[in-house]
Amino acid sequence: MGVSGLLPQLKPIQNPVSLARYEGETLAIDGYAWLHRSAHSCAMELALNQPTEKYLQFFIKRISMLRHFKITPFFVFDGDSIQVKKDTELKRAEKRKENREKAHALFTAGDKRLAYDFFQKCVSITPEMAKCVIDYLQINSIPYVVAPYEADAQMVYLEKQGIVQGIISEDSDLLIFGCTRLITKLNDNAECIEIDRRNFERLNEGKFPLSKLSEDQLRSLVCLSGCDYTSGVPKVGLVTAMKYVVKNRTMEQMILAIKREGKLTVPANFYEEYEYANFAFQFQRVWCPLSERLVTLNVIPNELQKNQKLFNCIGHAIHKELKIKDIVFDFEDVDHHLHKRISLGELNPHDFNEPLANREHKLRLKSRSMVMTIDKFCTPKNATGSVNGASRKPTGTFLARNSQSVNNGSGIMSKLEKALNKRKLSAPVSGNPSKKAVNSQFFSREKAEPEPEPKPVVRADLEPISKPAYSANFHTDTFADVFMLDSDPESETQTQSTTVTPTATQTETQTETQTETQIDTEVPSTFVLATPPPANLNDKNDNNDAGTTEEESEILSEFEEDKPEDKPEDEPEAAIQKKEDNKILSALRSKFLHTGGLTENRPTVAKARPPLRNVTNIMNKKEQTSKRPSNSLAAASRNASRSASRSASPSPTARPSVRRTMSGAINTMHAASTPASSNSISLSQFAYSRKIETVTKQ
DNA sequence: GCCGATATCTCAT
DNA sequence: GATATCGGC
Repeated sequence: MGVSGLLPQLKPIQNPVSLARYEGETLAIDGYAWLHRSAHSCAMELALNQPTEKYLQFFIKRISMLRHFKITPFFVFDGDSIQVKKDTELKRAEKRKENREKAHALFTAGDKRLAYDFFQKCVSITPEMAKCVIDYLQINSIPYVVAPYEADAQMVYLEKQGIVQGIISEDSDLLIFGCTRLITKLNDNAECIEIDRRNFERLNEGKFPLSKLSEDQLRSLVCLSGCDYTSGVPKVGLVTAMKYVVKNRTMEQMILAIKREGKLTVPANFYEEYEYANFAFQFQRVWCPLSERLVTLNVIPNELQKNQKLFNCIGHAIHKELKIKDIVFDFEDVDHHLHKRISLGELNPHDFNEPLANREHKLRLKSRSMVMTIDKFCTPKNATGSVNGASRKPTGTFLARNSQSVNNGSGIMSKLEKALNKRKLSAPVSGNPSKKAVNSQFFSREKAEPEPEPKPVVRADLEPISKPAYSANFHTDTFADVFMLDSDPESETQTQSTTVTPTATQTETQTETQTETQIDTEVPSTFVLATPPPANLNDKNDNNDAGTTEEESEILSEFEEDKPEDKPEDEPEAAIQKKEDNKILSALRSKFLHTGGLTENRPTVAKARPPLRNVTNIMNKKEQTSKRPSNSLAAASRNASRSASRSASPSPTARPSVRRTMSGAINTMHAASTPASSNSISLSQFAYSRKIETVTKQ
C-alpha cells in the first residue's frame, strides 16, 4: 500500500545500486514484506493450514545474499494494528475471507487450478509465521525486533537512533515517517534502488518540487492524495495535492482553498483523518532496543503530552498495573517488561496474554499428538472405559470392544474418522506454475547466462555501480541445515537439497550438544529454541479458519488431559492378537499421516514417531512459565529516567556513542530471548519433528 | 494533453 | 507497486 504514485514521482532521485554498496552496514528489513513475498510460493499450504518451510527458505536465501555482502540484516516485524488502521485491516481481512471461501469451494469442487489463484489472494501473514522466522534468526544471532505496532515506524526509529544505516522496504510510507535511506526493489541479483532523502533537494522544479516542502507539508501532501491513514480528497492525486500544499501553509487553509474553488468535495471526516494520520506518522509507539522501553518515534512536544486524540492514534500501551492496552500518558505507567517480551517475539503482539507459537511447531505438535491419539484409541481402556485412563503405549493390545467402536460410529473412533476425512480435503495439489526466465529489472541481464558481465548504469546523473553485480548463485541453507537436522540412521535418508553442504551424520542426542554447524552463521552452543509451544493446543484464539477442526480439538484436548502417570499397565495378551493390533495401528497411522497434510507420498512412519517425553515435557513446563518471575522489571524502571531523554531525537553528534553500544544492546536482547530453560524445548526436539517429514519425503 | 481512476500483472517456486 | 488503459476536464 503506502502512498500510491509517490515512487514514480521520485524517479529522478532513484539510484540503482548493488548491495555491495552497503558492505559493513546494518540494514533494517521489513519482515512482513518478505513474508508476503515468500508466501506466494506456499499460498495453498498456508491457507489449508499445512506445514511448509518455503517461506522460511526465502528468508534463508535472502539472508545468505546479504551476508555475502557483509551486510547485517536487522529484521523488523509488524506488531499490533493501530486504531487508525483497524478499518483498513478489517476490510482486508474480509476480502481474504471471501477469497478463502471461494478457494475452498473451488478446491472441493475439483477445480484446483482456479482454487490455487484464489489461495494466492487469501494469504494472511500471521505472527506465528513471523515466529518461525524469528526462531531461525535467533539460532543465527541475527538481530530482530517485533514492533509494538507498525514496522515502518519502528524501522525509521532504528535509523534515527543510528542502529541501522538504511531500510530495505517496498513501502514509500517510510519516507513520510522520516526515513533517510530507503532501499527498494531488492532482487535476487542483489540489485536495488536507493532513495536518499538528502536528494529531495534535487527535486526543486517541475510539477513535483518536493524540495519546497517541509516535513509538515510532506505529510499534508500524502494525506490529501490518500495514504494508509487517510482516504484523501477524491480526484486529488499527488500532483494536484502538491499545488495546494505549495500555495497554502496549513491544512486548514488548503481545505478552505479547495472549498472556495468549488470543484472538489472534501469528505466530512477528512480533517479528522488528517489529524490522526499526522500524529501516527510522527509519534507512533515504537520499541527502543537500547533503553528497552516503549517510546515514541519522535518526542511528543509538551503541549501535546496530555492530548487524548494523539494517544489514541499512536498505539495503546500496556498499563503496568491494569495489564490492559489503553491510553497511557505517563511513560512510567507503561509495562515495559511485557512490551519487551512482545518485542522479542515471546508474546503474541495482538494479545499479550498469549505466548507466540512458531507456526510450524504448532502444526507439527498437533500432527504428532494426532498419531499418539490414534495409538491411545487403539489400546485397551480401563474398567470405566475412560479415554483418559487408556495407555498410550503403541504396543498396547487392540481389544475387540475397541474394534467395535471403530465401526459403530458413535465412539471416539468415528470422531477420528471424521477428522481424517476432513483432512483428506487438505491433500496437496501437484503441479507447478510455469517458470519464466528471470530478467534483471535494472541491468537487463538474464539470470540464465552462465557468467554474465554486469552492464553499467547508463544514466549520467546516477552513481555507477563500482562492483560487479551479484550473481544469484550463492550458498543456500535448507531448512534442515538451519535447524541442524541429523540424518536418520535407520532410514539412511539424506536431506534433499541441491546447494546444501551436507552435515555429518549424527544421532539425535549428539545433535542436542552440537556446537558447530555447516551453516554460514554461528549457532550458540547452548541454543534451545525459545519458543514456548502453544500453551493449549486446542487454541481458541487460532484465527485461521482452515485451522483445527472441532474434532481435532476434541481429540487434542483429550490428549492433553492424558497424563502418563495415570496409566495402568497393559494386561498381557496373546502374541497373535498383538501382531494383529500392530497391523491395524500402522494402517491407521499411515492413513492419518497420508491425509494429514504433512507431506505428499507419506509412507508409514511408525519409527519416526517422536518420543512422548517431548510433548509431555512441554505441557508440564507450561505451568512453570507462567510462574517465572519477571527479573527485568527492575532494570526497566532503572532505565526509566535515562531513556526518557534518550528517546528524544538524537543529535547527529550523539549517534556515534549510540552505535558503540549497539552490539551490546543486541547481545543483551538475544541473551534475554534465549534459553529461559523452563519454557524452551530443545533443538533436538524441534529437529525431531522435522525429521519425521524428512524421512517421509523419501 | 494532463491527471486520476481502474484493471491487470508481478511477486515466489 | 508498476504498468496500461480509459475517461473527464
